[in-house]
Amino acid sequence: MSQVRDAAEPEAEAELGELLVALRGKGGRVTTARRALLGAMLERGGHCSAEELAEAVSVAHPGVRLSTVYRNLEELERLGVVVHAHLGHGAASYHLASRAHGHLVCEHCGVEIETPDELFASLAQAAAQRWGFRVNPWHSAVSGTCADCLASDRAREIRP
Amino acid sequence: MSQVRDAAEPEAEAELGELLVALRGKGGRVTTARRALLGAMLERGGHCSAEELAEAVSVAHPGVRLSTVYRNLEELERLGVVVHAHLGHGAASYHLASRAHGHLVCEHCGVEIETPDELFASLAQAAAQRWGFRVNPWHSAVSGTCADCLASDRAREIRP
DNA sequence: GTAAGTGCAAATGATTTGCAGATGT
DNA sequence: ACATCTGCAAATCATTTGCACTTAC
Repeated sequence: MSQVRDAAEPEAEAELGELLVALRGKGGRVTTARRALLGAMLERGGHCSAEELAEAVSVAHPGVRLSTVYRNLEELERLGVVVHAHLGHGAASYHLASRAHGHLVCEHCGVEIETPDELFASLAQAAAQRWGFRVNPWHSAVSGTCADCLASDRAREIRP
Repeated sequence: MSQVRDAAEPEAEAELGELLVALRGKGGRVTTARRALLGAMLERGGHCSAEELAEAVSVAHPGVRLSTVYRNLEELERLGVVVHAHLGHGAASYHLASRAHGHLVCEHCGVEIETPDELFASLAQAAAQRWGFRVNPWHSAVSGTCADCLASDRAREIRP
């Protein structure tokens, strides 16, 4: 067994390698902070805020600033490696681009449901036909009320 | 001609009356700030940020604070009179509940397209069937790329 | 060596909150 | 009169920016 590094699983280690190659290939530099950030994203598999990622990175690399995480996420997004989504009211949620997906988010309890892109197919087609608009299914979650909240009293507060 | 008040158009004046009656009926108090706020919303017909509304209100009623506008918008929303939507990255957009509608927003240039609710019909039906989730078409805009940006270079920066 | 990346602190923008005084019913 | 609203100032939360120093290449 080789020395334990940032990513423990061999699969993730391989994918991390690919991402770093892609990063370098586009002119980006491979730094400690970036390696750790991508490692953390691979480990957690998405749905992380910048703050959560900064914390995860800090475990092995204390002193990595939140601002650095934001700058790196921005850069990785520009390179097409990372994607961010706006779910409820809080902070943005970051994902690896290869694992991007849509969301339904309950306005009342905040529960998040991951959706296949097919859910948006007919909306995307209609938007393209009527306005020439290409829908991005994962950038903004679709709001609404989840089954639990519909069943409970909460739903009645909003629409009788 | 009667004295000029907050709302000049007779139609809006009538609708304002209805809204104030509804407000009082639910136990809310009719204050200067609220009358002016609803008047401003009627005049502008939606797509206003809290700050824009505060400015509009300030014309006739200087000294109305932004925090008061936020508190009143929150209360009016609780009463079902007003609704807010998250369009791009900026401030929330407030609308009268009676005029709520969905939006497509371009990630690149920020242009906003108002959509009929039918656009969401098939998505809403699928979400209801698979997850028992009731979609709210107007609370979050659907992200994507508008026709102009698709035609220009900008689109190529994002997805080749 | 040089441009790109980072730490740090401070600014930003949107929204919220605490509290004492003013106002609607 | 009494609870509700409001003014005001300050706090909060997510994110961004300026600048001097460090590091990857």
